[in-house]
Amino acid sequence: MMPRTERVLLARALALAGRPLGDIATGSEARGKGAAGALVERALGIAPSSRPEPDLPALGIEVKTLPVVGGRLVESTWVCSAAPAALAQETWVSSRVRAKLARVLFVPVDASATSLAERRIGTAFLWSPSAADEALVRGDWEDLADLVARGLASVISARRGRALQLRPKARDARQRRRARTADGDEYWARPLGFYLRRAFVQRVVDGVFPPDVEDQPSRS
Amino acid sequence: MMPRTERVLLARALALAGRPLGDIATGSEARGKGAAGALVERALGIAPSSRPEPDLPALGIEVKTLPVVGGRLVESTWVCSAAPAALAQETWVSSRVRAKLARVLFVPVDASATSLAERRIGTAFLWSPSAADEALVRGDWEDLADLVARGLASVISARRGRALQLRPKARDARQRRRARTADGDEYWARPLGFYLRRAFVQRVVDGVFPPDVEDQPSRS
DNA sequence: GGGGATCCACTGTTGGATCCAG
DNA sequence: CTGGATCCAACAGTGGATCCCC
Repeated sequence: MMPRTERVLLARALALAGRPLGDIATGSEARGKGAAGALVERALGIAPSSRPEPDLPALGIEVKTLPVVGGRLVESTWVCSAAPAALAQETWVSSRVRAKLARVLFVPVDASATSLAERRIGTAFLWSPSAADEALVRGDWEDLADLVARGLASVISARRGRALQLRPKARDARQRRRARTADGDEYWARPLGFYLRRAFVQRVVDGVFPPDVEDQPSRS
Repeated sequence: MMPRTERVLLARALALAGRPLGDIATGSEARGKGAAGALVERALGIAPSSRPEPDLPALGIEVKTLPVVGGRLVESTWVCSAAPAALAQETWVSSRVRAKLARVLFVPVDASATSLAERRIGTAFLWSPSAADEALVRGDWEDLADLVARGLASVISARRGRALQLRPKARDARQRRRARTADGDEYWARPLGFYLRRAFVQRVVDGVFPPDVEDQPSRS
């Protein structure tokens, strides 16, 4: 069931194009904010996992749904959690962010319908960061990971980072987790996660599906 | 609700003496092998937790129920899990085993009734290991922890250890967890846990409630 | 008797993301 | 617009121990 090659994965994803999410829903799994992603992954034959690896470990491919309306991305894109203990042991090369972004299957989903079941799956595409993309993300990651590992996450806001940002990722604003600084001091940290900025992913989408001039609202 | 002093904790536990477990059960929590322990902890005002700390972190006290029949302990006593990654970073002084055994509230429960609800709570007592007890447990722990940390857990059996032993602790015999040796090699380990041998805890009980001579079956 | 196998509840964390106030 | 807040499901791990066959 799990796709063994990139080609099979892409073929399956393209076969979903045009279908509403209601077509691939089977039971009660279709609730909550992550429902679209969960449905698409299951339709692709990817088993649910709670591991910090790409969805297809053997292929090194991560699957991400992208909510779009008329070609415009409407949200930033979740990457992975930013647990201080894990970050303290990572370098960019060994990082989960790099591993997850090395190869991504983006699956656009038309978010113009309010009902989840009516949202139509778009044309999926595979992506790997260009050298410039990677340098950009790497720069952000090294800055952010360093601050988190040093226990300075509380001074970070989502304004930091050009392509990659850190934002809260928790049940609510009161959540705290134990963490310790490089010096071994314990403190209570807010759970944070890495996200790709909307503008960054929008450029990726535009590179694959060049926007028509008429689609671009002009100022004149 | 959570007892703030040892005195309050012990008073609450002694107030339970003589009562059947059915008295302190409220709902559906009373199933499975750990039900007696869960019921007693809740009756003492201890919140359920999934953390590798003593039940009362502020007091450093661990609560353990002891199944007894006529003064004789019928089971070995669970201490804590023996995850290789955690053990590799522990010394005896920093170990979870030492932290949990430093001060224990033992709550005997008469296991002669087959029905959980009919089992009567006995007379609780606080215990800390004597110097000799601690030396014994420490010796076992250092031997076992060293083997586990080195990835040699598969050569250990429950025969090893005079007071403290390692036994499987999992849903079933097929369970495996990822672990890595000190050299960084990954392998699949069986989940193991630390237990106190029945004979060791029996001596502790006998020190508090000296057995009558008639209670001791003799060979003659 | 005891070593090995197993049972149940709960929590913490991660993964999947979108919601919404200012 | 977007930074901060939040929603849901799944799973691994821990804690609570007892069961059972050799």
